Order: sequence, then structure tokens, then C-alpha cells
Amino acid sequence: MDKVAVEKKWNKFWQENKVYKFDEKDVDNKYYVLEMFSYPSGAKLHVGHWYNYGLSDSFARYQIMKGKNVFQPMGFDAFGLPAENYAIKTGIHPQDSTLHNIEVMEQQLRNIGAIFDWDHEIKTCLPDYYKWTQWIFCELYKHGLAYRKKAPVNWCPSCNTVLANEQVVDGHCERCDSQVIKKDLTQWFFKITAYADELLSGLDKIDWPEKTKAMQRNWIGKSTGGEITFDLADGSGSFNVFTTRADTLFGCTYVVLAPEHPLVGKITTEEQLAAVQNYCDEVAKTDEIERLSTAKDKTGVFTGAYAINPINGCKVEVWIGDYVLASYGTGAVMGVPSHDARDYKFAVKHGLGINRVIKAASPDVDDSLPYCEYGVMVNSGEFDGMSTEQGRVAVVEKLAAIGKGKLTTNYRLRDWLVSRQRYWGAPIPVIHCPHCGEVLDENLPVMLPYDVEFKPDGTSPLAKHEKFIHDVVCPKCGAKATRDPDTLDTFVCSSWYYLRYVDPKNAEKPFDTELVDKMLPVDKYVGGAEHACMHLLYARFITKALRDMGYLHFDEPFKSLVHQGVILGPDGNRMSKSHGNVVSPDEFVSAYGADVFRCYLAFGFKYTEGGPWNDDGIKAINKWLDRAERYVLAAYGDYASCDEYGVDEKELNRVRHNTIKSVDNDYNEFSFNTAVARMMELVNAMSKYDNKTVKNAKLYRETADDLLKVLCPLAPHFTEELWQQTGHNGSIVVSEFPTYDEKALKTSEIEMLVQFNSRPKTRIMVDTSLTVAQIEKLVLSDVKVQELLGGASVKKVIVIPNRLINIIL
RNA sequence: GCCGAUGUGGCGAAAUAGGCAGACGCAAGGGACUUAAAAUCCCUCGGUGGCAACACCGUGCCGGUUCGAGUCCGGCCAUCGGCACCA
Repeated sequence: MDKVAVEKKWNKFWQENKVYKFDEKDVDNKYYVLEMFSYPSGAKLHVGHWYNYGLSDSFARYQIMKGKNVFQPMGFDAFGLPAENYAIKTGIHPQDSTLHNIEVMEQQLRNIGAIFDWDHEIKTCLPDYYKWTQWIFCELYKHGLAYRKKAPVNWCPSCNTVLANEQVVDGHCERCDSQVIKKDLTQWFFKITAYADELLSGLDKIDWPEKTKAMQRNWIGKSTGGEITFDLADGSGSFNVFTTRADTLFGCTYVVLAPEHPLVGKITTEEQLAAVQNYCDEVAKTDEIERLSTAKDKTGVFTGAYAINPINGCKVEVWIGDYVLASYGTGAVMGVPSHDARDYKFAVKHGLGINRVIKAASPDVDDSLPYCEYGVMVNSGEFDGMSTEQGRVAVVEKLAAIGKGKLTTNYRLRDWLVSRQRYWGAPIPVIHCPHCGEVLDENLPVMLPYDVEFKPDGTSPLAKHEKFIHDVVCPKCGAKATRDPDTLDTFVCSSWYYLRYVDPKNAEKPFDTELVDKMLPVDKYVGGAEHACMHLLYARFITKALRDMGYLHFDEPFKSLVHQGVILGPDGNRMSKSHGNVVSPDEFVSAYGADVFRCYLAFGFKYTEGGPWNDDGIKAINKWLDRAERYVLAAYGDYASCDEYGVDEKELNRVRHNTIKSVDNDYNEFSFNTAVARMMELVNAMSKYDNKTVKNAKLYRETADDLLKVLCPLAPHFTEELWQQTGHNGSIVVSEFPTYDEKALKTSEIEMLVQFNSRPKTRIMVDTSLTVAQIEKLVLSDVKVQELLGGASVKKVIVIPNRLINIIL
């Protein structure tokens, strides 16, 4: 078969006849398969795209054959930095390059032969989409979940924009790898922290890889403890510290405030003023990465002020130190050098007191200082003898009774910084009025102007567009006002696209609530693991926020998630231009066809693992499909036919049904490699059967039909062609997936292994209807076994039905 | 440091529930057909020893539980991913 030519034919046929169109009237039987949409870069589809989209499509096709009404949309995450950077380099406008790239990619995606529903396509850079992205911003704002504040933020000097916490990797920009610096800027945030607890607990309800859930848990970083109030010794005020180890409070010999703590300026004494100011200046100059380095010395300065430890009334020194972060907890900690490694280092360096208040619970545990494990309280007055678990609550409760403490929870998760000083994104729909302050512009969309000077200089490109910025009046008071010059992080666009897919042409609303409630959540979401703490977290947040506003009525957007593995270059490195190891699917697809390529990706890797690319086996897959074709056609060819149903027939039938059973299960689990292995076994069995001179045509042909059907999701064009050539009506791609016959899997006799003391010795044929006791009797009376035993006495016989018999001597 | 994975032939990888390790392939070697090549078909293919039947060893390392461990338990080592002065 000329696979390439055949693929063109069927691809056209399916699309023209809308063979596997999602039936909008049968929503109750829907199955929503979604792959993370792609960024329309100038480069062609690479092997990774095929791996993700091609095999997810096989899963979707399998669901169709299992009778599901499958919805599998595709679109483009079209805003973003790369197009803008490309524009800066080449002068080609981002809109032009993006729309062109999308056209090219659409064609390439069609060539995979996937069932994408193009009527539901989304391009996030078009006004009819970003209008609703802006609408979401407005809704969040109205519900107090979007706000603007001045804060130290991550700034990428190369991309000339701020970044979200999630986009900073090891202190470097996720995109361009430049070192990120801290800047104090006024920026827009989404209050994702309001959902911290639900984002955490919701993880228990969803079928996601444990690894990914663990990463989100980690990222959210819940920690329970208490806030404890220290009064200043001179009575001029107080401050709180956060601790998870209130049981160590009696060991507190000093307290440390973050250098940015608002109290620092007020409490510093005359003598210490110069030192403190000097220290704060130094800290401000050091960049975040250096400051957060664990290896760094625990520097700090005494403020000259004293505070009172509320549990025992002891007077302790108040220091400042940059190991205390202003942005976590209360920006102040109690110093307990005896039971905290950092405090210990700090105390030793600055000559502060060390006072042990926890003993190891069991005497054989290393009890040296600092002792940071849980243990038993000592030197702690009435609390002596209490365990850490009890004490960390009891101490706070005692303080709460006198208004000096309360139990609290802290999260590592920070609010999501969404404004970007870049051009190619959705404009933030806010107008700044000299009288009313910030006012939402609900006259959407706020159009992104085309004629913009987007060369980066650290200010937003839109800020330099006179008309965009100034040609506006305040919606409230009508005064001359200005627009917000920033655009939204592209992760905002992608945080709700799975909702728009089901209702992409709705001009009245972002989506119809009733429809979305029926179509969501996504039943199977497939995409890379690298989005664990970004897109996958943001999407969950937006879903929950929209739910609380009443726009939808479910809690989680993605019921079940699968991460495909990464296909590396042949050298084992991540594919990249700089490594020069990028493998293009094109030459393989044009030589062997899309089905062969897809089957090869299916067979060559464990789906969730991926691995280095190697094209040695692709020829073998091509040969295998040729082999399958030969025997399918042979089954439908001329030969001496009979109704016989002997040993050979039973064996062929057994392999046939075993293949159906296994492959059915394998598709469900994205275990494409083993599915192909089982199908290869079936082809081998057919080849063996074909050697018979007289064959049972009914069985042979049914087997051929079943082979085509189980193979169909992985090789749709190939099987469709053979389906037609063997005289079937209708399209195989929408036929029913075969069911297996349990009876066919069972044979009347089975060969069992005989072991002596767990050592394999011989084999014996056993009737499968025998009981364990009968098998035991049979094996002991077997001539061969008798001979091997040579009269030795048998202590015990262990029979594992259908597998082995272990004789203990 | 903490969290999560992973570790099996020359290679990609299999192994529902503790039961014949290496399914299914690739590569390699041998053979049939062929004037020859391609294609196709058949055989061998974890290691060591042996003519052989067979024996011993073998799933990162060391122990344990069990009639029986790739799988369970304890302790290590290595690689990869994530988090990290988070109080």
C-alpha cells in the first residue's frame, strides 16, 4: 500500500464528511479530551508535538470506538514574548508573524490525521477571545481578587518585564535565562492566595500524577503554627512573630525582624542608627539570589531595642537580619538557637545566648545542639514533659488566653503577578482617572493597537502610544484620563481556554454556563509536566473563582491528567537549536506516512517517560504494518476453507481475544507500547495460521477485522483503507471496539512448572479443571517427577494454579 | 537539607495480586529462497562452565521476611526532576 497517498485520501474524506464530528445534541455521553494548546512559533511541528497530539488523538479515537461522544478541540496560545522578541529582531509585526505561523501549524496538525474539531478553534490573540480574558480580569477586580500594589517584584532585565514568582527558575528568567533582579514597582496581582487552602485540599479529589500533586502541595506550602506577640520593653508597641515551634518559646534568647520590617525605623536607638541604616542599605543592594543563599553567613545588626518574651517575661534583644523575609509570615521570627539551625548560626556569630528547652524523646537519639527534631519540653515551667506535638499548640493557647497569641496557618504561595511591560498581550482594561483613581473599562474589548513601537526600554510599549494611552475619558466622571499601559501575562489567557472551547463563538458571554457545566470538567488532559506550578495551578484558581461568582458549578477543571514524557535528542539532551539535535518528523512522515510515524512513537517509548530519539526501529514498524496488510488481505483471499475448529484455530482465537483484552486496557492507560506489542503477537499468530493449507475462513476473517479495529486508533488511515479493501461498509474509525470472549482465553490443558525447593526441575501438562488437591496428587504420581525425586521424602507441596507446583523436600 | 521519581541484556523496553525475569521489537550472528541483491521466511541471541543433558550466577549495593522477591520490609549508593534561610 502507498501509505502516504492513502493518508491524503482518507484525511480528505473524513474532514469533508465530518465523520467523527462531536455531536452537540448528545452532551450526556460527552468525553472531553484536551491537549495543552501550543504556542505558534515559527518552527515546524517537532517530534514532541507529534508525541503529545498524535498519541492523545489515538486515545480520543479509542474513546470514540468505545461509544463516547468525543470532544477534542485545538487552538493556539498566541500571545507572548517569543513573537515580540522575533519582531524586535526582524521587524515583522507580532500579529503578522503569529497569524502566519498559525496557518502553517494548522496544516501540519491536520496532517497528523487527528480528529481535532476545528469548528471550535481558539486563537487567544484575537479580540473575540481576549475580550473575555479582559472580562475575567474585570470580574476578579469586582470581587476583590485583582488588585494593584507596590511591591518588590521580579524583573527580567533582558525581557524588560516583571515576572511571576512561578516564572523565576533558580533566580533566572524562565524564558531567556537572564538573572532576575528585584524592583519596587506598582503591579497588578490576582489574589490566588485566597484559594490556597482549597487549591491544596482539592488535589485529593483529582486523578493526577502524584508527582504533580506533590509539586503543587509543595508550592502552596501550607504550614500551621502560631503568631506570638512580643511587646517592646519600653512599652512603645508590639509586633508578632510566626512560628511552627511554639514549644521552643522558652528557648527564645532574641528576636529578628526583616530589614524591611516597618518597625525598624521606629525602634532603632540613637547609638545603633548608623549601623542599622548601613545594614539596610547593603541589603537593598544585594540581589535576591545572593541574599537567599543558604550557604551565606547569618548577618545582622542589633537595633538597640528590647522586647518581652510573653511566656516568661524575659527581656530579649531585637535584631534585624536578612535571613528573615519580609514577605513570609509576619516578617519577624523568634530566635531559638538551641533548636533551629539558622538561629544557632546567627547566635554563635553574634554571641547571643543559647538555652536548651527540648530533649530528644528517646535517649539513643543524637541530642547535640542545635537539636531541631521533635522531642520533650524541658526548662519550660508548667510545660515540662510535654511533647512537641502538644506543646506547639498548648503554648499558643496559653498566650491566646492573655491576648498574646493565636493559632494561624501560613502559605508559601504568593499572589499571582499578572501585569507585563510588554506589547504582545491582552491590554489591562483599566483607566486611571485623576479624580476617581483606577476605574475598570468595561467597554470590551480594549483593543490592542497595531501601530506600536515595541522596542523594549523598560517601559511598556503601550505607554508610548499616544492615542491608546490618552484618547480616553473616565467612565465614571468623564474627565480626561489615561489607560493602563501594561498587558496581561499570557498565563491569564491560558487559564480559561478550556471553557471557551465549548462555546467559542458566543458573542454575548465568555461561555454559556449551562453548556460549560455539562461539558466540563475535562475528562482527560494531556500535556507537559513543566506546567505543574504555573498553568495547572492558575487554571484551577480561575475555575474556583468563576465558580464562586456563579458562572460555573464545578470545582476542578481537569478531572484526569496525563503528562507525556519528553522526547530527547539522539544525544540524550533536550532538543534545542543550540544543541543542534532537533529531529524533524517531516522526513519520516513523507517517507513512511503519518500512521507509521505515530505507531513508532507509540511503540518506541513508555508514554509517560519519553527518552532519547532513535530512528532505528521506524523501518521495522513500516515492515510490521506491511506484514499486517499481507495477512489481512490473505484472510480475505482465496484458499481452501473449512469449518474445522482444531488446535490451530483455538490458538489463533486465543491470541485474538487476548490481544483485544490487553489492548483495550492499554489504551485506557496510555500504555501504547504494550498495545503495539500485543498487536504484533496477533500478526505473528496470523502468520503462523496462514501456513495451514486449509483454513477456517470465518475465524480468519473475523480475526483480521479485529486486528484492524484494535489497530485503528494508532493507524487510522491504514486501517480505513484495508477496511474498505476487504469489502466493509462504513468507516472503521467510528466502528465499535471489539469485545473479548473470556472462554476463548482459557485452554483445556496448561503446562505447569514443577519446582523442587523453588528450583525449576521439569514441566507437566495439567487439565485446567483440576482442583489444587488433584493437581498435587497428579504431580506426585507423575513418572518423570517420581524419577527426579528418587525416593526422597516430600515435606510439602505448594500449588499455584495455572502457574507452578513447588515440592518442598 | 526536604519532597518526588527512577535504576532490569549490546539497545528501546515487558512483567494485574509475591509465582517460570527479559514479553514485544531493534541490533547482531547463522540458514533457506535467489545468478546476485532487495523483499520474504526459519533458527540462535543475559553471563560463566560443559560435547551434551545440565549446573551455577544474574533486575544498582548490603541485609531481612517468605517454599518462592524485579515486586514486600530495613539500611545504603547513583542518576534525574521539583522546592529550598518559608521560621
